[in-house]
Amino acid sequence: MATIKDIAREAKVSVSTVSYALNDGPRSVPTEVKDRILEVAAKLHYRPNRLARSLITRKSHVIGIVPPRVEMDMIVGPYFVSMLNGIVNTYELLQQDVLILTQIKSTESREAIYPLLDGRCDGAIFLAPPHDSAGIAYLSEINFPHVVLSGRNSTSPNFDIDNQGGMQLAVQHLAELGHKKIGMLLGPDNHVDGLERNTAFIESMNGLGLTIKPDWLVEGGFQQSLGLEGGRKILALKDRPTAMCCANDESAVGLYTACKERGIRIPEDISIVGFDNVPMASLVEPNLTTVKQPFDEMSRHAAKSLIALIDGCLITQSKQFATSLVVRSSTARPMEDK
Amino acid sequence: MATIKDIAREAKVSVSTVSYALNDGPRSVPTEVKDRILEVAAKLHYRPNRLARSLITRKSHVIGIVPPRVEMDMIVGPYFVSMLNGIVNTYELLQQDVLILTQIKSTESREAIYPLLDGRCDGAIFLAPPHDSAGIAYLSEINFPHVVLSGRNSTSPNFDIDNQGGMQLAVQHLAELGHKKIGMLLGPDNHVDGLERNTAFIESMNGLGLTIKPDWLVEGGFQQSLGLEGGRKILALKDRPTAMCCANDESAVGLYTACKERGIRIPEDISIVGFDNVPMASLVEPNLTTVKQPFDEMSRHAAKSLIALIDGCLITQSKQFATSLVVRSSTARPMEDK
DNA sequence: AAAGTAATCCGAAACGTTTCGCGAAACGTT
DNA sequence: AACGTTTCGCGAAACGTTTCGGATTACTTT
Repeated sequence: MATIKDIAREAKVSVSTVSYALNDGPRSVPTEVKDRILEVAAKLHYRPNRLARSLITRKSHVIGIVPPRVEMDMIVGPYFVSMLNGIVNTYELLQQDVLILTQIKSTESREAIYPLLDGRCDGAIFLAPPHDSAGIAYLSEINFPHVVLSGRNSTSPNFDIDNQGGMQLAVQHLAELGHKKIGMLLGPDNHVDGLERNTAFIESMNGLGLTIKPDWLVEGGFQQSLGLEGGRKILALKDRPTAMCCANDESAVGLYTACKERGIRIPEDISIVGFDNVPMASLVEPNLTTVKQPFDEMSRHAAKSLIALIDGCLITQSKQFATSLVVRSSTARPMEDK
Repeated sequence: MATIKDIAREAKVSVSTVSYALNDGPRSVPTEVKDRILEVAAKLHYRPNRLARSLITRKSHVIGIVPPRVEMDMIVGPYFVSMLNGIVNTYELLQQDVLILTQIKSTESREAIYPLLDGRCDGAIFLAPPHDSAGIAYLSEINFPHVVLSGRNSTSPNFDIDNQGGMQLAVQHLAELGHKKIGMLLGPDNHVDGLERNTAFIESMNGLGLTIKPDWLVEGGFQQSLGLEGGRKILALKDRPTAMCCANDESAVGLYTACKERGIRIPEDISIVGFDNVPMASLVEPNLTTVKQPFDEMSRHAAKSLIALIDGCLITQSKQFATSLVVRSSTARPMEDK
């Protein structure tokens, strides 16, 4: 690999002059000699070494992504992908590369997030980290630019959806259809989105004067397998709910499978509403009615905000995004009404 | 950020001694002073600067990923995701981070792949690049470690599936069910996988003595929208095929939509077989019969091979992976037979 | 006691850049 | 002609590491 020194020698100028010529600044160099330098650079297939450059400028133009985890296991599921899509496409335009930090297995301690602090990236996006992680708080302390997507960290900019409002839309929709016996596949309590959806369900039910039967609240997690398990439990009951809310679309699809196993028809025998509106929601049969999370808007907003933070704009505000209900074919009036 | 110098000062030793202590080599340092150094390092929350280290060791422990593109547009679709999953999970174990090179918009020229050569990554994986790209050939020339996933570049290690064999499985399956009138949603000719599937279809049909009707071969691309378009054309014909092969699952799903528009039942009125077996194949209704591509095996193999290449093992061989047919509910005997 | 070997640790060079300070030359202005 | 101002270009320091050569000390061995 040719270096700037090789160019200097070949073009018979000093190293500094080459640098100025190549970067168009910060000092000027006469067009004649600049052209010569550029010519030599092209001839030698010169590529500036970004490591050396970053070392001195303290800018890498790389953004770190800390992927979501469930008990140490990295998740590259539909949620991650939907977010990554917006992030990557935004950074394509903003001329940043994206580093997936596979080596960060937790956000709970300072040490765990150390790989972020070795100069390789200018900032980081955390995807669905646990609530108020010590590692993330540390970043705020030392002023390392970062944002949190789908999570809450009191000291950092957070971008998340209005889970409360979203769940209310779901319950209201079912209530309006005439459902009174409504249950829920609960999300994980250790995750903000899961927790908020769970409590919002209860609040919404109470708000509408509907009674909650404890049997109808079962663990559903955020994964298909857990949704299937939870679904089996619910459907095995003698007194079944006529409608179910799910913590997310994946667990809803698990519930679909449980229904198929038992020959229970959706939506005739049971109405189901999901949460997130990942691509599979519109592929499963019947198409899943679900609460839409604006993945694209959120991820792009987060990506841009992080750049603003890096560029020194300190007033990056947390923001909550509105949800909306996408009514498809998995919800209908309950049988009794017909 | 504390540097190695700060530690040296605080621990009253030289910079070199600190380095040896921190890295456990290449020279030894007595346990007593080593412990003191480690203690100071911990107290100062020291993090080695990877840029400086990489600059001198010429190793970054970062692997670059060049995402697939269609006419300059980056694609973060199901194919990319399935591959990324295997890559990322492999590198989590092999202690490498993954850099998504959003700035590489083409592989056709030397200049286009320059961002790869600036010291930030030790090697690169190309995802579904165009056939025999000049940029990739250049990498072989200068001995930059890289592998090609789902593509053919004569000078580089390629990892791809046996499209020929896969398509033969599909056609044979349909023939065995009794179909004689078989068409195809063609893939893009400028991509190896597309091209090979197209020609394999024709060869397989010929091999089985089935006649091909030119009307039944229409452009379907690799995207849902193109599959829908192509599907509409086919279904509008007076003399329709009883079965269709598709260049991939996404275009097959597009064809599903076209069938729904016309009230044509799958598989009663038309059998459909896809290619790839992406997650959505088992979600759509009816579940899609498709040729399975071993995404996980391939991506893991490619990821590991690249590391071998980087570590100086020069005999990394190209490999072709076997496909298999996953029979689901989108194929059945043709009507006339019943 | 002398000589040889091993253990310690320091200083300095190197990696490939950017950028500052400063001198020399060129130019315009009175 | 003397002065100030700009342009041009070089050398050197800096970024934070790794690693080599060599100097000093300590330990064996005869």
